[in-house]
Amino acid sequence: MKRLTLDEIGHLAGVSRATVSRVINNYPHITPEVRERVQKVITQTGYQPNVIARSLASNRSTIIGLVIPSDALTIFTDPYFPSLIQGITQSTNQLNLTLSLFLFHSMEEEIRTARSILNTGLLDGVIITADRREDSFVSSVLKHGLPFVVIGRPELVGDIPFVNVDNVSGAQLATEHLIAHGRRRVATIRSVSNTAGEDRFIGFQNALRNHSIKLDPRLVAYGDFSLESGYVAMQQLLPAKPDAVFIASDTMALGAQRAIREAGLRIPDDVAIVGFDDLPPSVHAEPQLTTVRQPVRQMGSTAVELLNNIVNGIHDSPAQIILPVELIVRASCGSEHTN
Amino acid sequence: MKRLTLDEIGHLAGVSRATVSRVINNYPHITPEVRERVQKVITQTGYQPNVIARSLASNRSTIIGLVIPSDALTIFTDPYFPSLIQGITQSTNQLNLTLSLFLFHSMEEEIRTARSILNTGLLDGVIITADRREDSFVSSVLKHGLPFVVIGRPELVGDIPFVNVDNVSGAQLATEHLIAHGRRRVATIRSVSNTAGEDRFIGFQNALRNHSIKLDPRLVAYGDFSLESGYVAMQQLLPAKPDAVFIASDTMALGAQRAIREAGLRIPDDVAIVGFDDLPPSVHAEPQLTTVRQPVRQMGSTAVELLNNIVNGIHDSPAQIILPVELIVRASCGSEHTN
DNA sequence: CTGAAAGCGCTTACAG
DNA sequence: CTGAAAGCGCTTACAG
Repeated sequence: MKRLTLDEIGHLAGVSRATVSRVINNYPHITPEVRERVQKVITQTGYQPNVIARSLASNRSTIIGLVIPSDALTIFTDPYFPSLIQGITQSTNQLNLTLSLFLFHSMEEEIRTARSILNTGLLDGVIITADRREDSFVSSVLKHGLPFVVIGRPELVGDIPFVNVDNVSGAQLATEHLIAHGRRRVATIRSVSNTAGEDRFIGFQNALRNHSIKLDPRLVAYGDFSLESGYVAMQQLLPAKPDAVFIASDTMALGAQRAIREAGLRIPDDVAIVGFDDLPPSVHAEPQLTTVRQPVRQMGSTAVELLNNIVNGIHDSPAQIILPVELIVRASCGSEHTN
Repeated sequence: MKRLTLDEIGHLAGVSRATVSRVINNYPHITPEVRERVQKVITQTGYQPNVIARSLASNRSTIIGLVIPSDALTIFTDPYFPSLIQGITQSTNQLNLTLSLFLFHSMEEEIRTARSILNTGLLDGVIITADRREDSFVSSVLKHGLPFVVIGRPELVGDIPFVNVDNVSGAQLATEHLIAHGRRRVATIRSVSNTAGEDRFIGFQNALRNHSIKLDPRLVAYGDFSLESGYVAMQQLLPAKPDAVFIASDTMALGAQRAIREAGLRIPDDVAIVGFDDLPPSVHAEPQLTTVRQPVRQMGSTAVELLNNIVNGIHDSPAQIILPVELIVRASCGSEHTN
């Protein structure tokens, strides 16, 4: 079936296509009678404007991109991304924006596609996630001038618009929870693969310092946010006999739990642990994971709203948003005392 | 910075914009010398055509949609979707297509957006996933004429193009594996929420029939693919004393494992289990899960290729593709015998 | 308040 | 083989 055009709607309503366009775009100064007549034809015919023609004429596509750099491909199966996408689509649906997803499988692909994202004019703006240090995508978008928002704290300084969670406070809260339960040999599994990992390590250190606990370097191990890396890191920590571990992500905590169990130790009796994220799997861990809840969906929806404001030239909202986190106490540390 | 246009490239190369367009689109009959001259200007300037203008003129956007109906929202955090998206983007990146993601949070939103997907002309085609019975999205797309491919077996009959896995054979394989290990009270946790669930139940029944095992109705429980539902279903099965369970998804199997453990039974000694999916969590289950591997990424990439062929009017490939599955033997049933 | 007209940046018959 | 011109379906100054 042939799609209707503005002209045809105009004919049917006895007005010009300009008037129909104005009715559709809620231009204020239109005679009520005319508006009604046009509206009726639109409803009857089910007419919807061709968004591509509209984009070309208005220089606005109402399409925004979600960019996930290639080094995040391996962690893309984490439940973090589906949650984030749920938050993002919640806002895009509400604002009538279309979301395009850019997921790269290699650095070469990323570079090639970055060029075309920036130069073909399809997008009104992009959300860049999976914050990593010295993000080349951020710097090229910045140079180009395309509106964007980063999810997470960008490595680059300056007034880059971003939406982040309070990783420092969260990690500090988690670590102090361990200390409050009488633990003194508090270890950590940290990550240096992004700024979130860095900030969480800072919070961990803050807590120790507040309680005058000196950090034994043997109580620090590294992971890359994968379950396997948590498993290995925990095995490295065990000889140093920690009685508690703050782990920078729930997925790594799942791996750590297994290492602890395999060593014949009990959680939390021998080793108490606290994770970070509070994604679905943390409830299904055994024992259930005490963790820091970060509002992932809210990060997604907030990022869209912020980007939309930037695209529309509205800057009343702060361009750098840090969302609060919350300690969720479960069996892996402290639920017997607090529940 | 102002973006260049075809006209400007033409000026720089001393040809008309029509010629530049032909060079870019690999029109064959161009004097090599001219082609080279134009090519050089394009390279030097880094020119890339405005995709929106191109879409309007050519009536092709090179954008395809991935539609995930609202009743799949709750299972969207399953690792199934990230894997599928990885497969899809693998092909879209390779074919230079842009992927738009449509995820709905309510039926109302779904209906509203479906209309605009179909009527605004943005997409060249859609991939519809999360097969559910009587998919209203499929029927409206079908009526409208927009090219589409379903992932999974659609409920509607007819020659609807789809990419599916061999659920029947997979379930049969899994169940026969249980039987081959001497189990006779073989239960199942099935699901009726989509055709995959139905087909897997058929495979389960086939296996029993092949071995002349009568199905005790108390050995059938229902789930909805969530971990919780697997947990509850397993609790319902336990009084009937199964010595084996075929579970229609790994996520439900994780829940079932917990129920079995909590009942003080051992896996596989008391109850052997086999799941379906082989997504990452199945390796991290305790014990590791014997399961049926479905090539999720391949489904995604195949769906894109099929859709691309349909959009381009190429029909040499079969429009209905069923990918093979594979039994992966681990500790939850049989690895001691086969490894 | 409304219409005629120009223009967004491409593609593609139509001539030559 | 190449160019001039029409056209894709909208938006939006500019007049009136």
